[in-house]
Amino acid sequence: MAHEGLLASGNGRRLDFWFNVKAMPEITKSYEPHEVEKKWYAAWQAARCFAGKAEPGQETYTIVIPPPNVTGILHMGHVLNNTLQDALIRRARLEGKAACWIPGTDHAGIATQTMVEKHLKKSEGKGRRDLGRDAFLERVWSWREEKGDIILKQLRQLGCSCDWDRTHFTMDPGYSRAVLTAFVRLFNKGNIYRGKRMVNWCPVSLTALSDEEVEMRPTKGFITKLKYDLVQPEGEITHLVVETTRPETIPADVALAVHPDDERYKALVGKKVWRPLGERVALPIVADAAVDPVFAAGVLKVTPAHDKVDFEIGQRHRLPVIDALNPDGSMNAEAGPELAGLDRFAARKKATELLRERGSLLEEKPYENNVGYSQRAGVPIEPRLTQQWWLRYPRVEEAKQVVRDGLIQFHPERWSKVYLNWLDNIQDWCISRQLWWGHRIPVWYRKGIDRERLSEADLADPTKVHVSLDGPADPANWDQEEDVLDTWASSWLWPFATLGWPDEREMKAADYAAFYPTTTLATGADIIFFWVARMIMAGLEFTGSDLDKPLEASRRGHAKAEALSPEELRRRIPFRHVYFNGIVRDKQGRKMSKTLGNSPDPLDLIAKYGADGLRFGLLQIAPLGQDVKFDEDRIEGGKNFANKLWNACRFRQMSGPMADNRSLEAILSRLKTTQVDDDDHALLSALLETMTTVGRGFADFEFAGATQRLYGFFWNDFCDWYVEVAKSRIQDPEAQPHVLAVQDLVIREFLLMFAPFAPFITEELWHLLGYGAEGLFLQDARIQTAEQLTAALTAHGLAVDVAASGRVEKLKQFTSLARQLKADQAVAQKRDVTIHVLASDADWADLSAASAKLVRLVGAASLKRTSDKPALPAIVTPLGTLFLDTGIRVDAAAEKIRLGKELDQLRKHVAGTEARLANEAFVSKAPPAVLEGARRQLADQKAKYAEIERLLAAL
RNA sequence: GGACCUUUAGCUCAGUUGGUUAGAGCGUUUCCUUGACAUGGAAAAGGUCACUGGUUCGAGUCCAGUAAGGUCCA
Repeated sequence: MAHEGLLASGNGRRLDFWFNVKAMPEITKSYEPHEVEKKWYAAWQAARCFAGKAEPGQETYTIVIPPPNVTGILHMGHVLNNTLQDALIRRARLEGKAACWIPGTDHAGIATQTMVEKHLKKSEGKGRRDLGRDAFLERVWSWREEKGDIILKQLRQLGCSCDWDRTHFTMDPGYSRAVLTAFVRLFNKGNIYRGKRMVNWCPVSLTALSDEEVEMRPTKGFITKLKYDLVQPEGEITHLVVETTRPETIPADVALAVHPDDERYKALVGKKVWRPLGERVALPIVADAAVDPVFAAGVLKVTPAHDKVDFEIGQRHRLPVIDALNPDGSMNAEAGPELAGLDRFAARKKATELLRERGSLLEEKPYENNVGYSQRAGVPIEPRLTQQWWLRYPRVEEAKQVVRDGLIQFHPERWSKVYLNWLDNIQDWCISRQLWWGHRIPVWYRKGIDRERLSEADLADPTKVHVSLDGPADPANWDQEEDVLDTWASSWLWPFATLGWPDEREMKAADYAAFYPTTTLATGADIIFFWVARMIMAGLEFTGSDLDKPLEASRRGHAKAEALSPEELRRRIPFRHVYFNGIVRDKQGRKMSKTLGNSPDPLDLIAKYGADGLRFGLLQIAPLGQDVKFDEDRIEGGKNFANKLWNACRFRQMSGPMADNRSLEAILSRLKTTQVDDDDHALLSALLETMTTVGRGFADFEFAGATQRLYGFFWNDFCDWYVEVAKSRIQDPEAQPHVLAVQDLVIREFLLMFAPFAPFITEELWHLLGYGAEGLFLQDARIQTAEQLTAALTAHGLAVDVAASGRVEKLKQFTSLARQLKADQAVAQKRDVTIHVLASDADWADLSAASAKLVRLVGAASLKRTSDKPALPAIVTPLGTLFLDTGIRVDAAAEKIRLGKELDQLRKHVAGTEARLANEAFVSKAPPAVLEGARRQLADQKAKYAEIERLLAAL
């Protein structure tokens, strides 16, 4: 190509792509999205349109993407979430802000490891342990290399304008360093500790889980009622009755517990019972307030190794702990020879049988209770006593404060209550995972040390435990911790780690100073605890003036955090707004899921309806904070709207010569004040109102309102009315340039408003209609506020007359009623009818002025004034009584029925309004404007009533 | 058990601070291929705004309660 090479433009963009898009044929008959989408996305990228770059002093708008799982593929939830973000970021660009949307992916520890393991099993029949840690991790990395970018590529197809040069991955070297830095800092501050505690154990993934990863589900099972015989009968009492849903854990029982105030059992506390299963051992009866005396018989079997409450009771009474389960959920030797080796569910059945055989079982009945499931693996978790790393959350109070005080705003606001409630009841976070894929915890143990017995003092002793980013200088003497960190313990740093934190040079390169705090976070409320709350705490902990402090500020100690000033809080919050988008559900209201197969593939939808159609259609049905019931018809509606826009622009192109559209100023100077009519005023009023509504929609995150207004304005106000009435004006050589200028203005402003929702078609039309000077994109234009446009119009001598809308509205009604009458007379398609109007001078003046438009719109040969009541089908309009001459004899009987019906309806309305006005209380208390309105309404109704009566009489 | 959300036309949803005869899209019925668009145009039918009570001159809108469905926490 002759034009190869770099052509500098004002902002230094590559322009060599331009020659491919410049010479366009005339607009085609229908909009074909695919080529357009491909072309413009490539052009935007070549020109680096999405680069987040802030000029000094420029207002910024930053969004960090909720990083999808690196193994993920695009689903409808992503489409909604990312379309919202793209709309926000594109709007910000049009408002002249330095917009920066940072993309990336999450390594998603459990999900990814499980996926690769499954794949390995299937293709090679091997488990991860067959390969060993290093070899397995290599496999995961190569999986990531191969598939990790799929979802990001899919986002491009959707039109997302992320700054791809800023793409991050939570396992990238820089990001990993951030994660480890956070760990080391919190460790040094004393927020991180190691402890043997009850955790939620997933027997499938073989790792601990945080409380948030456990989902409570009502589960149907059985409850077994059984007896524990007293070692020495106490009077008539020979045994205690216990009910349990987990008989397989009886061999791990170490006591029975009763409530201390329970009179039934007071005498028994301190006595012993025989364990009915497993080794025959005498178990003590203890009194503990944690026992619910109302549940069953008020006796609890205490199994410290397999229940959190039981564990605590055991601690209080210094009871031993017997663990009868293997990590994978099967029973071990402690369970006794009958149960050992069985899976926990098989063991449960077997245990019941054994109890029955031995006469200990009193009853077995169906029972439903809440069971904790591993969110990821979908199996019941086991409470399990293990050594784990725990985090005492930092900055909890400040995290509440910033939301309570509105420094961070939630949309919809009600989620702040959920957030605050969680923070009020916050529990320490189990951050270690027994996985391989993740950030390995930067802790090294001196070789030979007994890890099970490390005390808090040992953790602070650098000769025993080493904690640092780079590890000990003498690695041969140390063993690194095997566990990795919870995935969320890396993604909670996302808003600032993606801006280079904690590396000063990286931060400078990423322009942290300009882009942090970020502006808006768009996400689902389902991860409010997992992610949103934790990001807020992390931001408050790690950013702001703490950036200046050296990393290894102190050796481990319990440093008391100083209070943060309001300015400091403002510097540290990770975002100012959190927009919670709804969940996309299917038509029946079910969550979309792979297993149900009710989730359409977004790429199929893009192929069918175009990216713009998908985006616009989806946002139209996504009200603030409400779940979205997906309806493919709406997406089709989005496509149809794109086609409507396309054709309106096509018609503009066909209507007359294109003039200078390259700037707002150029278009405004083509308006002719002498040619401005009511339709212009009404259209411009509607445009200004739309600009206000759309602007407010963005500010309030009310996208459904904005998209609906755009739809209504363009389709109804512009296409159905203005373009139609303008068809006659365009024939007039005097008026034509003006009318086309109005259209050019409205289309321009519409494209700017619509572009954030439908970036592709708007860009294409922007160029086809010559709005962009060569080398510039739509995003290089600045969107106007309604006030700015009003001022600009006024400066060109066009003061928009809002009252014109009322006059146009009457003409619309006249037209509609005329069509209605024609349809009623079965001559809807005839265009040679004559319309006679009995009208006042004023009304006739309006009608005759619009005569050319009206006959065209109605489909009539002519519009004439009459002074009597011809015996013709008639209808009362706001501009007089309209008579339709079809040239056919009038069916007087049918007319009488038709008018009679209308009269009946009208009579009801008149009666209603009269009753209202007859109400003394209404007249005395209603505001004058309302009263006046009611009076005028009554007068209109009565006049119309009288007119119809006269028409009837004339028949 | 606690908190929150939803309930408006056959379907999916709007309805701003209470104020004329409650709107849109899809679907349905009828008519129209008149040179932007049949992915379109015109017209029509279709709603006791979940229920009960209250506040008010006036309630889809505010308050209380009930019912159904849903979500989160325990």
